[in-house]
Amino acid sequence: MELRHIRYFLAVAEELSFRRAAERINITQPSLSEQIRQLEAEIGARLLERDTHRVSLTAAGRAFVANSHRILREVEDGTRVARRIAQGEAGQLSIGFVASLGHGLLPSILRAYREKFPDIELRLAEMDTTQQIEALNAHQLDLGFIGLGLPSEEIADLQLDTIREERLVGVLPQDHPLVAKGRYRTKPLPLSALAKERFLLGARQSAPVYNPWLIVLCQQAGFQPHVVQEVGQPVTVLNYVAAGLGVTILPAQFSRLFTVGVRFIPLARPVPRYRYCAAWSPQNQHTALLHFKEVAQQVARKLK
Amino acid sequence: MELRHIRYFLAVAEELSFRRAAERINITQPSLSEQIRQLEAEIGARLLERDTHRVSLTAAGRAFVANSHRILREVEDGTRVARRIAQGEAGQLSIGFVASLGHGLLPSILRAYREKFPDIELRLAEMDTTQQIEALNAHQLDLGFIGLGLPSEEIADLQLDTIREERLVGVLPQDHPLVAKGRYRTKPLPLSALAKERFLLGARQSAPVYNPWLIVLCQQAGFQPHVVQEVGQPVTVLNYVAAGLGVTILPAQFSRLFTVGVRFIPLARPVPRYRYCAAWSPQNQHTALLHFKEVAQQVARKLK
DNA sequence: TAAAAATACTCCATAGGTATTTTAT
DNA sequence: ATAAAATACCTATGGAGTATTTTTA
Repeated sequence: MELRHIRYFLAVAEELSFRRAAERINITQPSLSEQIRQLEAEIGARLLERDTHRVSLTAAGRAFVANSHRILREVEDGTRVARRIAQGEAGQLSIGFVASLGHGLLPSILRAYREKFPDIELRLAEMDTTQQIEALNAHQLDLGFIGLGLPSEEIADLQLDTIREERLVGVLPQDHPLVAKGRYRTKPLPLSALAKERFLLGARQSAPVYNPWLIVLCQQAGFQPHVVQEVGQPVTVLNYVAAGLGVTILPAQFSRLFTVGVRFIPLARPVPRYRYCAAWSPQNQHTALLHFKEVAQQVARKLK
Repeated sequence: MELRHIRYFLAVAEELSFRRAAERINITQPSLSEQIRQLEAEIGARLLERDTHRVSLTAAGRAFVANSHRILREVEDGTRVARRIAQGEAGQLSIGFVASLGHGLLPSILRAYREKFPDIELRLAEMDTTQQIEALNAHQLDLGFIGLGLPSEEIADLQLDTIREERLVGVLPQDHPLVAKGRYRTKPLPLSALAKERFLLGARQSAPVYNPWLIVLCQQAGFQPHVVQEVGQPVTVLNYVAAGLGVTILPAQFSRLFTVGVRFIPLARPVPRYRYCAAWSPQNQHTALLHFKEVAQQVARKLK
C-alpha cells in the first residue's frame, strides 16, 4: 500500500464517483479504478459498493475513510514538525551553565530567545565547566555556558564564543589591615600583596577550572598561595571571608552580590580576566543552537 | 511522499547505515539513497547526517522517526479494522424490534450473537413495524424484527425471514359469559362469536400493522368489530380486559405474560397466525448482518 | 439508451539496478 | 587502502493513458 492509494480512495469516497474523483486528482478513470482495485485486494475487503449509477461506501469503507484522514494528517504533521525543527522553530535545546551565570546574563539570554522562538523547549542544567565539556562531547548538551581562565587553552573538539570577560578582584574582610588603613585602601591591589594570606576557594568540584587557574596566576605573581579551604559556592566563600577566615579572588560581578563585611579591591595590572564562554560541538548542526548562539551574543554585547 | 519513503527512512534510521538498510529492504544502496534524497527534498529538511563512516539522525530526523512509526501503525490498524468489518468481526449493527419481541426471543438471539461476535457493537432500538420498514429503506437500520399478518403482503424493497409464527387467541375477562359458563369454556372460539363484543386494541401508533389486520380478519369472519378503545401497549390492554371493559385478540405468547382476571381462549380453525419476521434491505451487504441473520434463525428454530 | 465503471492494451515515467566516483578515515 | 555514500547512467516495472466493453437504471 502507498499513500497514493489512500489519497485516491479519499477522493472517491468524497466524490462518490470514480469519474469525478479521477478528474479531481488529475488521472483517468480507468487508472483510478485500477488503484482502488489494488487497495481493496491488499486490504482483502470491498471498500466501495459500485453500481453503474451509484458509488457508495461499505461499512469497512466508512471506517477506512476515518483512518485515511488520520494517516494523511499524521503525514502532514510529521512533515511540518520536521521542517520546523530543521529551521530551529520547534524542538528541544539542552543548555548547561555554571552557577555564577545563573543570575543576570543567562536569564536575559533565555528571555530574549524564548520571545523569538517560543516553540523551542529549553532544558536547562546547572553544571560545572568540566561536566559541560563532557556532556557537549557526548552530545547530551547542545550548548554550554562555561568559565575559563585567560588567555585560555582551546578545548579539544569544541568551539567557543566569549560572551563576557570579568576582571578579577581581591576579596578581603573589611577590617583587613591591607584595606582598612593599609596602602590598598584606594589603590589597585597587586596579587603579590596577598602572598602571605590564607586563601579560601570554592569547592573543587564546582570550580574545577577556576581554582587551578587561580593558583597558576599566583605562581606567575611569584608565590604559592596558602589555600586553607575549598568549600561550597562562591557565595559561601564570601561569608567565610566576611567572618575573617581568609581572603579570595573572584570575578568582579560578585561585588554586586554581597557586600556586608567584605571589601572588593580591583587587582593591579596586568588585571587577570576570567572568561565566560558559550561552548558547543562543531558537529552539532541543530539550527536552534545556531539561533540561540546568535541571541546569546546579541544579549551579551548589549549588556557588556 | 509515499509510504515507501517512510518505510525506507525507518530502515535507515534503525540500521544507521544505507548499505545495511538497503540489504534489509531488498533494494540497492543507490536506489535507497535516491529515495531518502527525495524524502528530504519534499520535507525541506535533512533527516540524516551522513558521514562516509557514520550515519546519524538529525533532530528533525528523530522527530520524524516517531511520526513514521505512528503512520505505519495507523496504516496497519486501518487495514486490519477494515478487513475485520468486511468479515463481520468488528463494527456496528443497528437492529430494530417491536416491543412484543423485547422479551424472550430477542434477548436469546442477542446473547448467542454476542458470544460469537463480541466485537460487534449492537445498537438496539424499539420501534413499531412501520417505523422499522422506513428505517430499513433509509439504511438507518441493518435489521428489523417486525410483526406481520398471515398470509401477508410482501414488503417492497425488503427481504423477510419468518422467525416465529404465533396463533392468535381470544382474550376475555374471566367472568365473561362466553367462557365462565358458556359454550367456549373448553372449546375453540370462532371469531364470529365475538361479533357483538366491545374490542380493546393497542394504540394505533404501536400497532400500525396489527390493528388493521385484525379488523380485516373480523370482516372476513363476517362482522365489523366494535372497537371501543385503542390504547397503550398490549399489557395495558390486558389490564382493561381484566377490568371487564372489553375483549381483545393477541398472539398466543401473551398468555405467558399476564393471567390474573383474564382468560386466553384458542381461536377455532382456520386459526389466524401472526408472523414475526426479520426484515432487511437486499442492498445491505454488511457481513455482520449475514451472520446475525444466521444466528437469529438458529435460535428461532431452537426455541420454536 | 445513456452514463458510469470495468476491461484490454499501450506507453512512458520513475523506482530500482549497475558501474563508478567521491570522501573520510 | 578501505569502506561507505553519492553520482551517473541504464533497465524495466507498473502507473497512467486510450479505446472499448459491460452493466443497469
